[in-house]
Amino acid sequence: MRKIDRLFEIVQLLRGQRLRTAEFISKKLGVSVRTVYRDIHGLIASGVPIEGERGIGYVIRQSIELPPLHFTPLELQAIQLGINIVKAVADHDVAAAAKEVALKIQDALPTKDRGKTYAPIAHIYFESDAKTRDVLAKLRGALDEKNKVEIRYINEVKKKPSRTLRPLGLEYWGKVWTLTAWCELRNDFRVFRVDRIKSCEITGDVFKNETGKTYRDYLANFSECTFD
Amino acid sequence: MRKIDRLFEIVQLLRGQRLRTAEFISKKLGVSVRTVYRDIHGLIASGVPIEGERGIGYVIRQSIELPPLHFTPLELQAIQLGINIVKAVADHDVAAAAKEVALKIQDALPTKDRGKTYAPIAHIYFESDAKTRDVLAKLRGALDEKNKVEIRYINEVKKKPSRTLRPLGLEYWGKVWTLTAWCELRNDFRVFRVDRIKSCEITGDVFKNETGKTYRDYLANFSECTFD
DNA sequence: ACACTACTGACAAAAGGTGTCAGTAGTGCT
DNA sequence: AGCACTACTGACACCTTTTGTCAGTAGTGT
Repeated sequence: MRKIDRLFEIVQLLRGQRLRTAEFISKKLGVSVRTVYRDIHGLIASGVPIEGERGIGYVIRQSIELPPLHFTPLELQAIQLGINIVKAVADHDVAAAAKEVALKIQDALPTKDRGKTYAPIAHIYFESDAKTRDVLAKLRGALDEKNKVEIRYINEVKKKPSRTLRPLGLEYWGKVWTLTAWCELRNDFRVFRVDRIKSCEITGDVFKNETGKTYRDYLANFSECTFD
Repeated sequence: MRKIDRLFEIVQLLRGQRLRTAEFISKKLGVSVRTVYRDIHGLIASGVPIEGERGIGYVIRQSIELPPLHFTPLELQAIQLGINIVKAVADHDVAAAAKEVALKIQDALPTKDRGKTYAPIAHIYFESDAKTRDVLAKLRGALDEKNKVEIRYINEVKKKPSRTLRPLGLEYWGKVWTLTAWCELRNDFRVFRVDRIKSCEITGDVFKNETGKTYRDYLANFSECTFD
């Protein structure tokens, strides 16, 4: 096995699982532990974000380049097109990420292909308003962290009990964003239009995936959903 | 200079310019020509799409991995979101490319993050109709190849002379696609709604960039455009 | 105190990379 | 047809790097 291939393999091994010891890697690749240390040292020197801790093992920080991830020019066009739309549609954080992507791709493109793609996607049509974006950002955060949220719709009667939700997914339907959630009040799935949400509080409660209450379960029974 | 770095450098050199000879590379990197041949052989063995022709030199097929192109998880989410929209909006080829991108990213993602992102973008709202997609694909091809085209709008009087256009750019406005072109009949820029194009023929004529007639020129004087 | 692990240094043996040279074979130009 | 240019291959001696072994240091968690 060539050294170069081995280096790729190490990255691969670290990417797949959470934690790996040098000994594990050495056995997997059929080299000595010392060599693994040397290889990893080299990888780090080349900018691969591997981190080691004594007594623990190695991890690779997520964000690392998806391995040899090739894109054809057409695929890049598709990404750029999508990214341009996303810049206008999504909440602030995702829009910023989209901008980053656009820059990275632009940098990587051979000069002659730059700006050739569907460049100026107008924002007129897509633009979400600022409030919606804020709520979106909040919900996305809650979704990532599995935090329960309490929301209130606009025009909702005040005395109505606020509902506690487990946010499961955000969908973009071209005109509006919707939040799909497990509603603890109704004990069922509910879908909410994000632009109609007046207030949104993160309760701090963390929920776990329970059978029958996950996004996957929702998707499996799509037809039965109820629009709130 | 380590061998690995040299290999990256070779890819970099080939990516930047059109054509490079082994001798050029060898001088640039300070190694013998023989070594360059060996390195390139190794790169090809590792799947890098480099092609050599005797008497000519080396080129790298476009499509090759943008160099160490890192994306953060958030950036990947942005791409996935965009890609999902593109699948519904764009013409067949680009949509297929978008599908490919989605798969590649899915594969590269650590398992725990899969399907967490805004997965099911509904196609209801965006869907372009089949005919528009066909015209789009044709126009995109013509644009890439700098082929002149002749188009007819729907509801256009037959005896009107068909116009010869130099396609310059395609824009997606959220609801409709437009083609920006240099109209040889009017001798000016014109913008056409793709969904209103009845027929579209590629004439076979190839045009060159002329000062005052390029997409860039158009963009510079955006306000003065005329909608046809 | 102990097990586990990351890390470092040194050294000899093994492996692999390198330059030189010599030669073959396509491309495109004159 | 001849020529210049270039990619490509094989062989061989030299040199550089990599590798495994061994021995030791230093953090983490039990």
